[in-house]
Amino acid sequence: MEINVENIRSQMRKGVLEYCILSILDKQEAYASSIIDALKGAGMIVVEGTLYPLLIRLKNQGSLTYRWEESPQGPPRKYYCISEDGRAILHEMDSSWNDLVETIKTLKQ
Amino acid sequence: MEINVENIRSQMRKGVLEYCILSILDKQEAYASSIIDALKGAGMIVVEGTLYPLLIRLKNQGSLTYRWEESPQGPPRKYYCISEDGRAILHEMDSSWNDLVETIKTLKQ
DNA sequence: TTTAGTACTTTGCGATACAAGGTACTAAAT
DNA sequence: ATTTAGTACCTTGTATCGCAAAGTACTAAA
Repeated sequence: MEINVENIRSQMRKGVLEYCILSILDKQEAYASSIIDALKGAGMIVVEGTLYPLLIRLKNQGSLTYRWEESPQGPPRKYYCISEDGRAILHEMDSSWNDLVETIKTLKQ
Repeated sequence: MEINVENIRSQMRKGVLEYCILSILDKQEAYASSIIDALKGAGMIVVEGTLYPLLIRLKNQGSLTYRWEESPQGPPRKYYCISEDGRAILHEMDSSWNDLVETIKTLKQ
């Protein structure tokens, strides 16, 4: 069995991607492509097939709302915006993430 | 939809648990119950039904070896030990984890 | 009319964590 | 001798997640 770095990273992303999306939308509303750009800018490659279902999931959970807006070029864009429920979940995720970072720091000592 | 903290943490654990196990076994060999104790001591609750299949997976990948040892009390224990391949994967995981922590740090700025 | 670019969506798959239940060995209590 | 409690290992089924691949639809330029 060979080392598969991409799979390692992909698995680590699980459960953290939602956290990333909510963190991005906590600062300003955005549509899918701009979210992907923001993630890429922070060093995380995410594809559409991952992001769209995730946004729909978060919307169905009530963590996000959205509105359509005409694009200056191309089809209309779906701008997502974090809700109050979403902010509450984001705070829980902040705790969970910080705890996880501490846990691993402890294990590496 | 209510906030489910345990699910958030469970999802974040995905892909990180292997990393935790290899990190523990990088320091010294251990058997399942002692690994669970080490994780608990660092603040991470993991159940047997999660750990055993994971150990078998890592062994089949060649990341771990094991040996049986008599217990002073109760049935024999299966002591796991990290292999050279396991150490190589662990180093990849170190990089992946550090990158992920940096990515999220960037996103939260 | 065609082509390129942008944006949103869906389907099927592989991988993971977990709940729940089961097997087996040892030692102490009845 | 049998039962009970404790320890340790294992398996099955389920829900969830990230991703590859393919598709739909709108706009503008060639």
